[in-house]
Amino acid sequence: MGEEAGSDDEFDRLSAADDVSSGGDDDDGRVLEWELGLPSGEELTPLSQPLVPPQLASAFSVKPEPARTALDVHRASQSTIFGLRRVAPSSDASAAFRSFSPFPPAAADETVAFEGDDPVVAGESSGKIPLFGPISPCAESPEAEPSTPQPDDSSDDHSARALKRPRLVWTPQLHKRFIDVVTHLGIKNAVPKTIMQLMNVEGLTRENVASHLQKYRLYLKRMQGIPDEGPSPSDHLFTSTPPATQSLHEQHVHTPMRYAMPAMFSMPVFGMAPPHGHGRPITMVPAVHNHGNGAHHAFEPQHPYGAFSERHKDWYSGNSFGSIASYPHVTPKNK
DNA sequence: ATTGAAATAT
DNA sequence: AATATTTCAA
Repeated sequence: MGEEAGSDDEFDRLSAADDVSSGGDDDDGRVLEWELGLPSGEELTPLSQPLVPPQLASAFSVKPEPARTALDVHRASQSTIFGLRRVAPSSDASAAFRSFSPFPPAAADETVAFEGDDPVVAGESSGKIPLFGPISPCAESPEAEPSTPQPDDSSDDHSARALKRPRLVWTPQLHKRFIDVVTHLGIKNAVPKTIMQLMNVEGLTRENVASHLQKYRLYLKRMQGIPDEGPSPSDHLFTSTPPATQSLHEQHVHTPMRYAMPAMFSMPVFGMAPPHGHGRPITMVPAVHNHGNGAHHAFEPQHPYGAFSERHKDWYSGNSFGSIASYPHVTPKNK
């Protein structure tokens, strides 16, 4: 139907100058009273600095955090702010649901990626607040990306509520989560809205889930139709993930409030491991997909030990629980 | 208001 | 061609 007016990403241009410290306080609507006892910008360690000193990190064989540019920080903070704004009152039932969610929103190394240059990767922020943060192609990337990728797109307003979401990329991690939830619910109760809620992925819409669910059902159907037929090569995502079995669960729809769940716990729901399940740590590396008119960043799983297939992106599921960080967006219609 | 499936779009 | 989004009838 509609045609894009031509402007592609009105999404991510941002003000060139922004510092957390003194100047950056435009129309953010800050409440000065709230800032009384707080440390000033100079007193805080810059977000763009890694929390873990490189040396310490290497001592433990931990991959040093990706360096973050001021741009990244800017986005992250914006995200946070947006998030905080729209999650204001919660007398809603979904709030209760959320705390009951078997899939805590913590932040680990799962990823939600969006097409375009705003793929989001989880930082190792210890808390549960998912934010952070576009990894910008810095560090070792051959191309040093200046802090303003998009040339112009001057048609920018912070007020733009009707921004269209970047195309969601179903990474193995995301899909894993999806499967986990669907499995947990049982095919019967697995409907988009519920799935979405249980997945507890910020920025994920019901539509996203519905779409994926549709595809997944198609896949299941096709599979039971010809069980022996090797799954189509295009089924990478699905094949690496055990199909949801008819696990019927009497959902305890009780007062969830009591469980202030710790970090993690095991959920005795799925016993199966992926076919060739290696539990190797997956590190996300920005890959650039080129498609004629534009370069797209996405995150692909990669072995720390080296890439193994260059032509075929082989997806496999991560098997660690953690959570997903994503790009929080203004959800246009919400009532 | 949601769901599920088909039509589009990228 | 594959996969995600949008539309639309139920």
